[in-house]
Amino acid sequence: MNTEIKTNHLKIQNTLSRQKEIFQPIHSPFVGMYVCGPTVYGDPHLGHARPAIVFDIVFRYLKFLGYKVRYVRNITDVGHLENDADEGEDKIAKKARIEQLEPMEVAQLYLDKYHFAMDKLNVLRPSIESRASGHIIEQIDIVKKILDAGYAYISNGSVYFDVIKYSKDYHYGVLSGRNVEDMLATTRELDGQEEKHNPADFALWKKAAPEHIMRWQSPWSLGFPGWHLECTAMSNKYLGEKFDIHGGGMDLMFPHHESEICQNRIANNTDTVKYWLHNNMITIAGKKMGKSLGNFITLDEFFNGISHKDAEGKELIEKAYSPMTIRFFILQAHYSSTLDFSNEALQAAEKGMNKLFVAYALLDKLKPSATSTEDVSKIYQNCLDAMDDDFNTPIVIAHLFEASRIVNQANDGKIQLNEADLKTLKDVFDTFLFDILGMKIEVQNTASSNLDNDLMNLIIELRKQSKLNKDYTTADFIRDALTKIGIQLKDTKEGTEWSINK
RNA sequence: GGUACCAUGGCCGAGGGGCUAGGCAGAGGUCUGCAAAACCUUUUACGGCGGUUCGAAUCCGUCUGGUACCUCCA
Repeated sequence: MNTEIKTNHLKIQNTLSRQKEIFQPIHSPFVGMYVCGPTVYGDPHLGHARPAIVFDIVFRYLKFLGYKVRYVRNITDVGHLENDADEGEDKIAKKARIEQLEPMEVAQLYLDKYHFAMDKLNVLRPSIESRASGHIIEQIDIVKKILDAGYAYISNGSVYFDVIKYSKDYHYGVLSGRNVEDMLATTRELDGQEEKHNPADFALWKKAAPEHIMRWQSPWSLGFPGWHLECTAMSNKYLGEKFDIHGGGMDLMFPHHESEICQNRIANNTDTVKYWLHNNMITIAGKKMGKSLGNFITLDEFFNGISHKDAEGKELIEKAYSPMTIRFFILQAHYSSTLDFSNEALQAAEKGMNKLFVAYALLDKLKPSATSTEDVSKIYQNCLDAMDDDFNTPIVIAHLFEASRIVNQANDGKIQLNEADLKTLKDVFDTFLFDILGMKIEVQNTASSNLDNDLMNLIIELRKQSKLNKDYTTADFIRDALTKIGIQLKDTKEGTEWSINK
């Protein structure tokens, strides 16, 4: 393979080593990346947007660098249980009974909603989007492998991973820093654990209770796969026994990813994942936004500006926020930091984003100077360096603001940019803002139809006549009236511009 | 209680031993009939207490506060 890779300086924070490591794919130029996707049993909310967007950036940047990336993201449509359900009821099954739908119908409904929201957020579809329900056979195969290796046991039709045995032979807790002794000392008494030899063990296969309607035949019982197995089965199937990146939310580190490491180690007899990446949570008033806390805001609520009220009867969101505002807001924080939601922060993001878009649009209108007073080439390199430093999108955005300031200064005649500079600046925006950060201009500043344009030109012409006659009362009346219906006028040297405010 | 991590100016957020982060908001100015936009200037900072160091927001200790996870929520 002689594909050219544009950098060898990409560093990524590996949760496994808790350090930034130079990214070196196992089989360059190919990169395998697996990311934990959504459980499709509820409306997609802001918490879903973060990992999707974060790993969309990783996907886009690796491709930009010249890697051939296979990005696999799962859809969990089986086997996960309600937190507060007394009898360990399958999440999908529970919802199905409530709504009188087939489980797969529920999964399909929310999967479609998820896709719709992600498309709006300009999140690229993964190379493979694998569904847990479509990989039951693969999951059963892994259970067999682990049983054969002696690291699992059958108990009353269910199969459990033997964590105690594993911890004697391997380092249990490499990812999360936990050790088995502490866990045994502090474990809580939970129902349904009598089948386990040890509370630290986790299920590989679970026999279905009578009311459990999602079930499959297996050598052990009519049941469903354990909760950490699907990711192991599907990542192994599509990316192999060793692959480069496994991503997901920080909340998945333990036990989900820790269990995956155990399963992989025994099933493949190797350390399957080279780099573990974890995105941090979106918080609201300092608390994780999640379904279990009931403090989540769905993406549709953001897009439409209609939110449910919180416990004090206060609206959670003040206005509609466009998908790109949400995306920009998320990218203004590094993926490894918590990001606190507030209306003020979102509105700040919206204004900043529009500023970049306006500067980009201005680029096409600038006339190149014969000479240049600026060194714009370093901006491109600065953006590249920021991305190479563990996908530091806030720094990239800071550099883009610098680029927009230069564009505006040139527009004001304060500095000179030659043709090459303009091309470089356009390239900076095209490459980083649009290709890598995945932003897109969503609001048309000009009219969609000729009629709108013609009417606006007529109104602007009338106002111009008023101004020439020094009839500012009429001129201001026209401008104010247009403002009221959401149209903003700007008097510039070249004439009056108009745009539609959201 | 255990494990992992966090604490930066009015708000959101980078950075991480000496070098302006950035955005939003505020103040002043340039331009304009007035606005808007843009540009220029500008105020507010690294939770408390110790320590290491010529020098700490950055390293170490400790205290306080907060978050996530602790195995059938992904």
